[in-house]
Amino acid sequence: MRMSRLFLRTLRDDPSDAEVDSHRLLVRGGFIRKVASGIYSWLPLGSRVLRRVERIVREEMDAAGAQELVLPIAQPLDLWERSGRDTAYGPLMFRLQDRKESWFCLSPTAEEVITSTVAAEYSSYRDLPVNLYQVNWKYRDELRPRFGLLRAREFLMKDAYSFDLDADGLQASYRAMYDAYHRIFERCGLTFRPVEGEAGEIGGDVNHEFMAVAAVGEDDFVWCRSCDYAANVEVARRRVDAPVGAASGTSAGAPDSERWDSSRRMASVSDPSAEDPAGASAMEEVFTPGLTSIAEVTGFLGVEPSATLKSLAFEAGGRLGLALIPGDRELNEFALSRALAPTPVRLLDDADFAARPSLPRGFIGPHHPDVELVVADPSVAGRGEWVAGANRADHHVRHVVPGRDFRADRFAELVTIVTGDPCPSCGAELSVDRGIEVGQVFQLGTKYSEALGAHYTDEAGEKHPMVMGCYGIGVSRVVAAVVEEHHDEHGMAWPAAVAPFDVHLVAMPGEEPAAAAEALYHELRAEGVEVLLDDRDARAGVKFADADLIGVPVQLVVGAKGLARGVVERKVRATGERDELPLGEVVATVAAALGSAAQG
RNA sequence: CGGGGAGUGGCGCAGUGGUAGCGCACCAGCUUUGGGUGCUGGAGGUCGGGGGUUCGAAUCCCCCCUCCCCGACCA
Repeated sequence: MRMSRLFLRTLRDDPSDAEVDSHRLLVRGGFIRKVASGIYSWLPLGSRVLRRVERIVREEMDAAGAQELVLPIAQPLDLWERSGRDTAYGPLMFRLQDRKESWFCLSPTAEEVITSTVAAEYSSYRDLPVNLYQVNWKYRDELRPRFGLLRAREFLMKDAYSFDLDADGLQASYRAMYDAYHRIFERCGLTFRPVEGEAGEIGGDVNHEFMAVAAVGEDDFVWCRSCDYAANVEVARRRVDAPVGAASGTSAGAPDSERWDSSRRMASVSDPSAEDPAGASAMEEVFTPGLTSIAEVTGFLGVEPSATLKSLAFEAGGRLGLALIPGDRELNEFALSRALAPTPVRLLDDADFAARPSLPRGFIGPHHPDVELVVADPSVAGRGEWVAGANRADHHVRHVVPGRDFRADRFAELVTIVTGDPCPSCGAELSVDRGIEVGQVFQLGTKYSEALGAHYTDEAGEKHPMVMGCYGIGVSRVVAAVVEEHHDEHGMAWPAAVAPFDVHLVAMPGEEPAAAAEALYHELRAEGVEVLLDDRDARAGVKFADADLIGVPVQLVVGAKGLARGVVERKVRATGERDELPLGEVVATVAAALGSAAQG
């Protein structure tokens, strides 16, 4: 491609609405342009990257035995009513009416359509298993589109659906996809990690999310430094018999005396002033005027945050409940929801507190008379006594002893895992990192096959629902994730496999360089190399800056100085390494390097 | 949905009642010729939309729309 003809305008200034590097650079480099909030046009350079990612996805999906098809984007809403996801998605779905006023939606995913499609065609055990996929645009009317391509309302997604006879078959299908995903993300040049995930609206049981490690990611995930445990923070756990306060002792800088010894789980060692629970002091009310935060209370009373009890009020099934966690920890709301499932849980908000004067916000304690359900993190039982709210405005109580002064109706892991917590499987230290969710694999089961009638008849003539799995990859999101990982202050630095071109051939000003570059352009293309030729009538500085911004992995600079010595300069964009190639060897050397890179 | 902010030429921005400006980009020319060169000239804007106040509105008032940020939410 000749840059003089390429539909491209690079920007010298950063777009004002771009917050993250991928968004900023993709716009500056002329890869994408915003059309509406969360909706982008893919200009030629961006389109080329997208196609290369798609190609990798298709190759690996095909290799894993999946078959490509194309499903509609506009889907009848009644299909979604049959699965119940019409209401589950709610306003997240774009909806539209045709001229006959029938309702449609723009597909956010395609379980309903694929399941009804398979149900219509297949009915025998002889037909299964089958795995079908598509690469198609998806729509989600996000509350808040953000970060350019990372949270868009229109995005390109590969979605695959497997149909098996039974759970064993599903395991095999799932495993094949799990392995294919590793190859796909590796080929795209991403540093990633599969983690146990939350099911979300899709439903189902076992699932993994593939996280591209990135500071701008919207998901926190936990991983163990010594074993292979890894999970989205929403579902992450810590070792249940963990010594209370271990995490705060290391991460919050508490003195050693604050640490708990797992062999002595009772409170006596935690606080020199604490007494043995057996003979613990009675609860003692303390005047704490206006001190509603943990930090204020601990500062005022001279205790560690880990010695305070956080009581969070919630409503579940019409009942008032309290979630109890140590004061130095944050509540994992997903964990609370899981603990009370299927009853929906809602933390009380400002309006609720205003309506319930008996609940003095900031001063709530675990022994509140109105509370009908107390759910406590296991660590709450591990400490002999606590500082807690007194259920009276401007008052706290100390020497609150679990079992004596309050009790939990239920124990469940409720705290959000932080770096330093013990791994649930091996006990070693966990770390928390941020990631971009670029893919997810689910074991769905029979939810959709039952709702939409995807059954098969077995050898004995009995009917069974097909056992399904579904597997997504955010193709457009992968593009952004790759830029997040592969860029520097000058611009993008694409991994060869997904770069818009293989080689950026830069002709320096002058007639001789132009002619030499022209010749190389033809020779390289004859070797199958995809070349971007900068044949523009522009200054050298402009060309160099654009080449670094666009980020094609190899730059070949043809200039008068080099030509006088019979050489062309080569620069590797990612590393900045430069060397010189004799003019006569350029084509063979570059083609060979690309060939070996493609194999590796 | 709650809170905050912004809409002025393709991009980035200035302009607080008196005839719309700057930088970049774009066009023409000169200059320059290995890291966004310097100069000259030029084209390009119903100042988000509607209503109002005023002799006069980008500017003040009202309504609406769009976009961005924080939060809630999240294949």
